[in-house]
Amino acid sequence: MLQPLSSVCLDQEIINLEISINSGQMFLWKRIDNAWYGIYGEHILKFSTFVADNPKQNKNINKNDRLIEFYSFPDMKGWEQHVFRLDDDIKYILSSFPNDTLLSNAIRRFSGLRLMRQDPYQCMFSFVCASNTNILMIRRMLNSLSRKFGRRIGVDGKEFFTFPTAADLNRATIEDLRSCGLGYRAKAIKLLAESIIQGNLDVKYLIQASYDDAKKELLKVYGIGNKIADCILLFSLEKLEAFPIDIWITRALSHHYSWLLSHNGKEKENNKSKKINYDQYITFSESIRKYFGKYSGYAQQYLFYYMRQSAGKKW
DNA sequence: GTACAGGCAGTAT
DNA sequence: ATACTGCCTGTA
Repeated sequence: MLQPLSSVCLDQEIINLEISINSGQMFLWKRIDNAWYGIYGEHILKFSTFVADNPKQNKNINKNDRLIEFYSFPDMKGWEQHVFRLDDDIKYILSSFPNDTLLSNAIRRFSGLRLMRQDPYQCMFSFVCASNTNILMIRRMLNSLSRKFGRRIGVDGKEFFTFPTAADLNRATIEDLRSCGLGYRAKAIKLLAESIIQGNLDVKYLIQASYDDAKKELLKVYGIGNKIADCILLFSLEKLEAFPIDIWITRALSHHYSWLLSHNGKEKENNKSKKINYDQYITFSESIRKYFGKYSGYAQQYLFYYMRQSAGKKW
């Protein structure tokens, strides 16, 4: 039996690290034995737990009085603060949401779920791969890309590969990229790498820019549309108001929030997957962000995971 | 074999 | 402006 690593109390806040990793926002994390390993750009991140000698005196403790330890290779001191967003005031964020049955259920069910910060460039490449496919396929593509174009690092006697840089991917040919299972996305990856190398996507600017301004820049890139731009903005560019709308969120919206969407009253109550077009995306996005507020992205992450798991999805 | 899942870009209406 | 279709890889 594996020990649960799940809940950890950091700075008085309960964070469920495993739920956060498993909620569909992270692609390159895996559990080996009693530790979790993740790829963050050119770093390997790791955390694991062990029994505490003197539990009361250490704040990094989970429910079973186990200490949690964070590592990184090469060293990236304090990465857990950054990656698990310990600077977010989660109580305040949750209290900022409207009274909402579905969201309340999701938050209760997945208590401790957090957004996680991703490396911006890795995040861009990851979500360009995410276009029109599922999470297992995305993982497969990203693992292939890392294995083929990343740098090998040995940790704890295991082999890991860093995520390739824009320069690495820009050097690759479309055919090399295709061999990673990217299909027609290979062209988009190549053009994204080129954009980054040419300085058209400056992360510093995108982070300090407004949601609208940053999104405008992302949408100029071939292969980045509304949904993928919103994922990148939310997961790596500090735009917590971004609310990515994929097929799962569309279902949640049409079932539970039709009153927010159908100002013209002609939306169908169709159970089946119905893709939305550009204008619908903009309309949905604006009204839902008005409803959930400046931390809509947190609401999205809870709803997304809740919808997926209600449907019995295992990724 | 056939149907289907998934977001974006390009073309047709 | 709005609707439709092709793109890939994989599973059921």
